[in-house]
Formats: sequence, C-alpha cells, structure tokens
Amino acid sequence: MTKAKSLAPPLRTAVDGYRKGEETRARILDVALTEFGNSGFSSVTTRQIAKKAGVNLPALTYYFGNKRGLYLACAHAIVASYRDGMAPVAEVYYATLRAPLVPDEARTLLKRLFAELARFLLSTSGAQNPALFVQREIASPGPAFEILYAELWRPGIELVTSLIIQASNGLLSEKEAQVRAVLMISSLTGFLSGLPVIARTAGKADYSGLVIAALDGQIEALERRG
Amino acid sequence: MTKAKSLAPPLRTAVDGYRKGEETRARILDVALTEFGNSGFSSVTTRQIAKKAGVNLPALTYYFGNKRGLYLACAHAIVASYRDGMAPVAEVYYATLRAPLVPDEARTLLKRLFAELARFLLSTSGAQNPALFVQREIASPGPAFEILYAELWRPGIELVTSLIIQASNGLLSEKEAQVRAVLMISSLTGFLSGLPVIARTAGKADYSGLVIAALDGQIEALERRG
DNA sequence: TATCATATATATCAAATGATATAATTTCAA
DNA sequence: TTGAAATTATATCATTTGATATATATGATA
Repeated sequence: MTKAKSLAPPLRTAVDGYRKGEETRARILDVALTEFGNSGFSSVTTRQIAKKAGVNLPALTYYFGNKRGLYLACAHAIVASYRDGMAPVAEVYYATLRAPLVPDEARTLLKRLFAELARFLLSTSGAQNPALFVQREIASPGPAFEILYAELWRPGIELVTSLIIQASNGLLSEKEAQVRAVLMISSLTGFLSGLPVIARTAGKADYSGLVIAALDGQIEALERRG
Repeated sequence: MTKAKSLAPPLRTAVDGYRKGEETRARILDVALTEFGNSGFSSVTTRQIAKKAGVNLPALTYYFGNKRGLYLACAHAIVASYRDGMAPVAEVYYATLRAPLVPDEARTLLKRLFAELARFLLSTSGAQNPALFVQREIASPGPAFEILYAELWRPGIELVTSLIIQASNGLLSEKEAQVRAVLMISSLTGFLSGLPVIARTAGKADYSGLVIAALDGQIEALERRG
C-alpha cells in the first residue's frame, strides 16, 4: 500500500489492456532493449526511445512508469529470453548435476552448454545485443544489477564452475575452476562486444563455429593440465 | 587558423604554466580517469569531477576545453600508461617478429606477453580501471574510440594473432587465430570487469596468478589441437 | 450506439547539465 | 617589489532531459 501513489495510473502490464496497447508496449520495449543495450542507461534519452518507437513521451510513463522502470523491464525481458533460449539444455544440466559426473560426461555437458550459449548470444537478431546489456551492468552496476546478477551471472558462473571442477578430474580447485569459468564466459561476451570492431578488418561473418571450436579446445585441455 | 576561436584561452598543456597549475591539471585528470573508467562518458557529470578534484567548474574548461576534451585526455593518458607498462616486453616482440619463430619461441613469448598484461591490468592501483574504460569504448564507440582502437586494440590483436599463428605450428588459419586472440584478450578484460562481482562470493584476493595459469594452459594447448 | 476503460497527444515544468563571461587572486621572474 | 601571465572563483546562460497535468481519441462491449 505504500508503493502506488494514489493518483498514478496503474502501469499497463502485458496482460490487461487492449491488443493495440500491448503492441505499443512491446515496440517500446524492443527499441529500449536495442538502445540501452548499445549505449547504456544514461547515454540514452527517453525522447530517443519514444521517437524510434513511434510514440510520444508520456507513453513511456504510461507503460513503464519512468526511465528506470523501462530499464528494469529490459532486464527482465533479457532474463526471460535467456531462459527460453537456454531452457532445452538447462534442464539436462540441473537434472544431471545432482549425481556426480565422470569427467567425460562433464566435458560433454560443458561443450554443449557453451555451444548453445555461443549460438544464442551470437545469433540474437540484428542490432539488439542483450549480452552487452548484461556485461555493462555487471561491469558498472546500475539499476538492473541485482536482477541480472542474481538471475544470470551468479547461477551461470556456479554452473560452469561446478562442471569445470568435474571435467578436470580433480585437478582444479574450486577457486581455480571459478577463475576459469569467469574467463570463459567473459571471453564470449567480450568477443561479442568486439564483434563490430572485428568486422572492421575481417569481414562480418558467422563466427559462432570458430568460437565454439576454440572453447571446445579449452574444455578438452581442462583435464590435461589444469 | 580555423580551429582556435580568437577569444578562447589557449588550453594549458603539461609544459607551459606554473607548477601548481600542472598539479591541478593532473588531479582533474586523475579523478576523470577514475570516474569515466567506472561509469562511462555520459554517466559522469562535469560537476562530479570538479567536486572530487577540489576545483570549480570552469577549471575543467580552462585545462581541457570541454567534457569531451577531458575524456580524450583520459584516453591519451591510458595509451601512454599502457605504453610505459608494456614497454619492456613490447620491444622484444617487435624485434623478434621480423624473423619467423619456431612454435616454442612463439609460445614463450605469448606467455610472457599475457603474464605482463595480466599483471599490468590487475595491478593498476585502486579504483582506477583503464581496462574498463577501453572495453566500454570498444563495445560502444564514444569520443575516444578511434584513439583506443588505433593505438591499443588493433595493434594488440594483430600482435597476439601473429604469435598464435606461429605458436600453433601451422594448425590455425589466420581467421582462427584472430578469433582466439580476441577471445583471450576479452577474457582478461572481462575478468577485470567482473572482479568486483567475483569478490562478492569469493573474497577479494590477488587473482593474477590464477589467471596467468589459466591463460598459460590455453597457450600450451594451441599446438595440440587448434 | 452509448459508455466507459484504454490509449495517445499537447503543452509545460522543474531540475540537471555543459558551458561561458567576467572578476578576483595567485604565481613567478625581472 | 612589482607587474604581467597564469590560475581560481562567482554568477549566470541556454539546452537537455525526465516527468506530469490534462485534453483528445480509440476500442470493446452491453
């Protein structure tokens, strides 16, 4: 009862209003994901978003309360999209993780996980770059940090760390494995950030195959040396 | 003759003015490096910087022209600092690179390069995080993109790519090597961005040893599989 | 088609922000 | 010590930006 100012109109969620309203809402969110993802929270103005979405300024307030609310909605959308994209694989892992794995199994799971992740990240259509959104928020915490950290970063690192430990056949300590997990995931998101720049010299192409191959190599090497 | 507005006072460089002036200039630059590095160009206000540096607003204009000028000065400072930090190693490489290397030599050079880089990046004192500054600028180009790309990113990637090709003993194509170069460097900078977050769960410690070990493993594996 | 909730548009505000004109003060060398 | 150059401080602008009050239009449904 303390949250809603009595005069503030209730925010339109995805379920109440008319069809057209939901389309508008989705369009705004889509533009916001692109803009925030590419430039960050404070570089983007609400007017920019409104203009690109073909709506006027109060529409943002109407649907999302304020700029911060829109940004948080983006974060939630990213979490959801990630969940959808990774769902098929994720199930397997969380199921298997209850029982201890032999290194070979862990390696296979790791490879599939990263392959899926790479494809998901490198394929997200067009200008939209959710990985960059997440990376930025982790690197310099903003309004959406807690969500993304709790829903994506932490569980992701924990899962990969656990798999690396088992894949290494006892060669790696928890801390060593954690460092490797962060390095591997960072390399992926970092690669993504660098992609437009990479395309400057080399042409723009589908790098997912090459990236997956490189990560596979790293995973293979886990047992051999640490 | 078209550049300088006749009434604009000439910007203070590092060499002309009084001693105290240069100290002030340095103090502003130092604060700016920290603030811009942590939060990015548009998140930081000139007032914030002025306040933290203990000067008033026009001082920024006096020394750096405008916000953009201050940001560019930061980029130049980062390039210079990087040059200093890497100079001892860099010489060796550029000298050796003229002649073709046997894989073992290339691997050794790569290891030393990354060890030096990791130490340099992970040790840069205190709140200041030049790697984050660079990463952000590469991920979403701002005023300093061209400088950092031309002076750091491109030459760095090219050097590492070349070394990887030679370390792989012909197993990797140029494109494959380039992807690996980007992945390895990204993993480092990404790790740095994630450090504050990592320290959340694990304590804050000196990770450079672990990071270097992990990268060494990757370099070792270069020849074996691709 | 009458009615009300939903959605969009207009006009405007207050605060924040980058920047400057201009005055006062400090530094250093002659 | 003094005077010109260098530096710092005060006061103020013009824009930009997030936000809101309020009016109009649109859609669903009885």
